Formats: sequence, structure tokens, C-alpha cells
Amino acid sequence: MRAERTSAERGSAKALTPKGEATRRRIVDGAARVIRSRGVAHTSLDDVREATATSKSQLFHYFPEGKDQLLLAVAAHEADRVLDDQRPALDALDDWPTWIVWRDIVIERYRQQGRTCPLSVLVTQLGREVPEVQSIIVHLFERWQGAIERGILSMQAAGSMPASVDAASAARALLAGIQGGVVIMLATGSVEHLESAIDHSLDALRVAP
Amino acid sequence: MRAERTSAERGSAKALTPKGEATRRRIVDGAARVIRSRGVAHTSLDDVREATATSKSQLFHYFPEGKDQLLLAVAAHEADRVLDDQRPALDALDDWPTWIVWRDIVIERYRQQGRTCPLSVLVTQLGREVPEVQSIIVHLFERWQGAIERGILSMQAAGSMPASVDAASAARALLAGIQGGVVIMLATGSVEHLESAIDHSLDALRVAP
DNA sequence: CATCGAATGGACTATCCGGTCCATTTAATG
DNA sequence: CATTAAATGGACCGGATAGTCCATTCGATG
Repeated sequence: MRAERTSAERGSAKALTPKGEATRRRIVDGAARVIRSRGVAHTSLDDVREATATSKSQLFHYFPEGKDQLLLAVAAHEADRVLDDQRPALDALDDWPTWIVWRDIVIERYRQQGRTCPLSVLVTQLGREVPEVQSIIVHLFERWQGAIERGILSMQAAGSMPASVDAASAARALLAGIQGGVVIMLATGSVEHLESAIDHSLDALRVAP
Repeated sequence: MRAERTSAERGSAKALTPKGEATRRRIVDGAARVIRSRGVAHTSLDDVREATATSKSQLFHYFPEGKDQLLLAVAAHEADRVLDDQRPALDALDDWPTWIVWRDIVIERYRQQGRTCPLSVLVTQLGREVPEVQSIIVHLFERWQGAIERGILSMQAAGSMPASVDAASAARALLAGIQGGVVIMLATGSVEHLESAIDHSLDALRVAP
């Protein structure tokens, strides 16, 4: 249970052969799949074992610190997915059409995801006694907000967004709106709030005619 | 595990004597306290038993459907707390000073709450196989958003907020911003996003001078 | 082909914990 | 004071599951 060693994440793993790496990947992918469909709380290591055609010893061979370490790897995997799903628009918010495309991608992505948020579920499961989980989320938010902020600055430079607004603060507000929209969607099943949140933020970024 | 009966919540309980009600309340309060400090995932019925000076049979006497039913009661309890903590300002958003007071209350409340959100943790734990948990959250959001919307309408009627904005949509965006601000705070420990979200929403509601 | 470490298989253990059961005490009511 | 139902105490059970251990196979390298 306890995660004593603070590293053991990406780099320092011990001599993985290509075959080993493939197996490790298969485990993480499979675990992510199972968790997405069933929820962490109802996913046992045996479920993962079965879904990935591996044995118990393999699970502990690749994740010697146990289940928490595996869940951490899954969380990192899911966090990457979140941003990947928004690309390439997220990295090219340089004109209004791209902003609208991005808006639609985000809304559609979460509409499809529906009532489950693998990431939130993993995070609350691992809880604060596993500090690495927070770094994953913080890092995700930083990258996400950074991309938005870069977009705003780029638009301001082009005169397409008002120079009067503080890009960093606006990016924070927009990111918060998205997160909240998703949270509310998890309960209500509707993206209505997500849409309102993004649209209100974007409205505030339109230049006065 | 299964919660077959859809009621068994507030009303229909079977003949509780004053003493019984007191015990039941003690259990819910105590469970909420333990969960807040330790997280659901690491709270067993024995922990609750110990913290509330009760016996196993009492737990099942008051919550015959088991742990899920108890967690549900705790969730309802925590949801009520959320709104209560914002009163009376939340119900009197009729002038700008009250809006600012409310804003400060919300931010301060969550600043103090810090990195734990008992409600989110309960909800993700119970998951979708317990439908009642969603009603609790949806109901919370409805009441919360309703109060905000009433405030906006009241301000518009007084000419203190622009009549051009759609009160319902603005309330949705503001609520989403708050939720997202809290979510981000859970990861980063900072209320910066919460502040940005609320302030940007309020800025959009100021009448042009 | 021999060797050695990585990769794999799967039985087994230890333990935690939700839930059951029955015995006992408390308290309200006639 | 007798009766009855609610309230309480706590031992016990059964299942689930994280983690261990050792034996076996695979594959690269000399």
C-alpha cells in the first residue's frame, strides 16, 4: 500500500527488454480500459490480469510497489489522453475558427465520455497519501492552461482579442469553467453547463465591434 | 451492496424513537467526520463504529441496506452543509455588497476545506450503480444555481446588472466556474482559479458605466 | 551450446471488512 | 408490574483480494 520510493515512475525502471516494455504497455492500456468501463472501485488486480492475459507475478514484476503504482501509471496515461484528444487545435489557437473547432472538440469529447471520468475516479481513489497523483493532475492543468494562455496571447498580438484582459487570469477562468462543466456533466449527464462556461469565457474575449 | 429499495432515505424509516434518532444522527455526523479526515476509501464500518461509540448491529439497525445507505446519508448531509455555509448571503443576492460578501464566503470556505472534498470523494466512491447519489448532487446544483439565478434576476430588475445577459446561462457559467475552481484547488491547493472564475463571471455582470 | 537474467505461470497466504445473528438491556405503554 | 418493541453489544462468518513465492520458460550473449 505504502509508496515509499518516490521515483520508480517513468525513467528508473530496471532494464526492460522490448518484450517487457510491450507487456507493461499492455497492462497499463488494459487496466485503463477495464477501469474506464467498470470504475476503479470495482476493478481488482485479477480483473486486470484477466483483461490483459497476464499472470499475477507479471503485474508485480512491472509494478513492484503494487496496485497503487499501477493506478498511478494508468492515471498518467489518462492525463495524456485528455490533451491528446484536443490536438492539434489546442496547440494552434491562433485564429477564431480554430478556437471554435477546439471548443467543439472539447464539448464533443466530454459528451462522448458521458458520466464517467476515469481520471477523477483514479485521483480520488489514490487520495492524498500518494503525492505523485497530484503532480500528474497539476502537470495536466499547467499544460492545458498554458496552451490556452498562449492562444490568448497570440490572438491579442493579432488584435483579435482585447488587449485589456489579463491572459493568465482569463486562461485560469476558462480552465476552471471547463473543469466545472465536466464535473456537473458527471452528475447531470448534460453538457449544458460546459457549453455555457466556455461560451461565456469566449464572449468575454471578443473584441468590441 | 445492492440498493434495491429506492426510498429508505429520509421519511419512511421505521418508527425511530428520540433516542434512536439521536443515535442515527450521531452515526451520520461521526461517519462524515471520519470520512472527511481519512477519505472514504480508507474508512471501514469499524472505523465508524469506533468513532461514534456504537456497535456493528446499530449501524445495520439504522442502515439496514448496509454501507452504501450510510454513505448516501453522509453525502446528503455534506451536500446540505455546502449551501448552509453560504447562507444567508446566498439567499439575498440583491445588491452588489451582498454579492461580494458571498464571493468572499465561497472562496474562504473552500480555502479552509483545503485539499479534501468529502462530497466528490463520496460520489465517486458510490459511483453510478447507486442512482440516488446523483439525485443528491443534481439537487444540490439545482438549488445552488437557482439561488444564483434569482440573484441575477433581482439585480437586473433593479438595473444593477445588464438586462442583455441571459440569467440562466450566466448562472450556469458561474456555477461551473465555481465547481472547476474547487476541482483545481483540490489538486493545486490554491484558490487562484476559483477567484479568477468567480471574478470573471462577476465582471461580465457589471453594467457598463 | 551453455549460461544467466528477464519474463511468465499460478498456487497459496494473510488479512481486511461487510454483513449476519442472537443475546441482552432499555424504555414506553397499559 | 408485565409486556413488547426498540436499542444495543459483540462474537462470528464468508468472501474478496492484495501481495508472496517458487518453479518454469524464454531469449540474448559469449
